[in-house]
Amino acid sequence: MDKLIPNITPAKESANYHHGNLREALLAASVDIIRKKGTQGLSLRNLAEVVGVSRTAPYHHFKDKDSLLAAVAEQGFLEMNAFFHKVIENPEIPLIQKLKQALTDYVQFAVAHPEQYELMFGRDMWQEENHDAFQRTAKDCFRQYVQLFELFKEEGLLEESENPLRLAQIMWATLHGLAKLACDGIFGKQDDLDDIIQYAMSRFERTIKQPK
Amino acid sequence: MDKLIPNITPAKESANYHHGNLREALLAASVDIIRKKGTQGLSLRNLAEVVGVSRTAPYHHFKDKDSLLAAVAEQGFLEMNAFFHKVIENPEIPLIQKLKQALTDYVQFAVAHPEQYELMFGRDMWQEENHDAFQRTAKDCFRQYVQLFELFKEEGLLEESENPLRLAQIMWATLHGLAKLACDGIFGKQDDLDDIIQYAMSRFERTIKQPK
DNA sequence: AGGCTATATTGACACTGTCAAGATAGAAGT
DNA sequence: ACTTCTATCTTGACAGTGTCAATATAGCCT
Repeated sequence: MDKLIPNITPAKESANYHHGNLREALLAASVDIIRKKGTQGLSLRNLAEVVGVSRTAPYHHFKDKDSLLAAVAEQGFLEMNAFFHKVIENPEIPLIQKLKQALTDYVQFAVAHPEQYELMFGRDMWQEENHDAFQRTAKDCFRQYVQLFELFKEEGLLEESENPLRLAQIMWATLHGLAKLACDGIFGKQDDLDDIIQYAMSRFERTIKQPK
Repeated sequence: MDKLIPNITPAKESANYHHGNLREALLAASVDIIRKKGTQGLSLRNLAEVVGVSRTAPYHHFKDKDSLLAAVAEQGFLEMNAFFHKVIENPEIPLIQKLKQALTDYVQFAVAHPEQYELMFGRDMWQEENHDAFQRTAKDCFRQYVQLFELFKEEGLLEESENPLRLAQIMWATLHGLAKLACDGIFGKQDDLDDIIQYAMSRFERTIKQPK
């Protein structure tokens, strides 16, 4: 079901002093734990125990806990990148449909993995200079998203005055706000959420010319 | 400058076995620390030391750390409530101006106190059943905000099909998204932020009838 | 004065992240 | 093949955390 959780067992069966692919095992287990018990619920010691390795072993693969969290967050953006790519490249469906699909997928991911989503957009990840690889793949993801709006522009579906980057940013902010409010449990009912997304989408459609 | 930080010193000078107003002192100091060093940077033990009291004294006023955090979050909503109220009650300015002011104040608060803002909308506060008082004042705040949009409806500035609650929710999500992205440092430049807010506001204005 | 109760204290425990020093094993160089 | 090197993993240790239990204090009610 989940390619994100590969073989946690060591590559070589017997000799397990050197684990073989500890880094990946740690990462996979971390994603798993965080999705289940939250960032707060992940402790390096417990993680080490789960993977079957000593307390300080992880430090040979991640500078500190923060670096591990950054790696987990990066995994999230890789997954996002994947489904954005899939939607954009699909030649079957019209542009407006692509956008709808992307937005839906986005919120769905956030609601499905609220803790990981929080990590991906948390201040800790973005203010430190350290998490370089993370920020790069995150920005890749955003670039793909912006591309959707540029396609609208290219196809002449936007008013002249409309700036595709700004439009993308606003839409993203709305999306992000909805996602956060939803998965933090601030919107009481799930029904409401769907309705609100519908509403947001129809508001967007008012700003584009009819494709026909 | 800040009514949120009243007299931290005990009410009675000499006898400091019973502090006198420890609860308020703890709360004020907590707000202070969190705004400076973040939620992560607040430890009950350090807090106790700062206030000049033993490690476990806070437990007589707050069930656990989470309850203390909820109280800090509640303080934030009280502050928000105050400036929403001030804007709404002001008879001098037209409705559209009120909304603009409210939105600006909102984002300004978030950017000025990102850590506290995060707390106010964090999952921990909203999913537990415990933080009852907090959720009440938070909802009061939201009700005031929604009221603004109902005023638009009453004054006939909205299209018939427009639902003021839904509109308020969407606008709030956008606002929340912007605020979070901004204070988590995901929007690179501050200039961009102002520009984006401007853009969002003009998009809203397109959806209301001309007042004149 | 006596006792009740809210408030504050010290002691203790299990848990955390992380550093330093040592052990191991597989690869590289001779 | 034997040495050496280096990446990897280990145990030991430390300071810091939230929180419980048992105890002390002091002000209020009777």
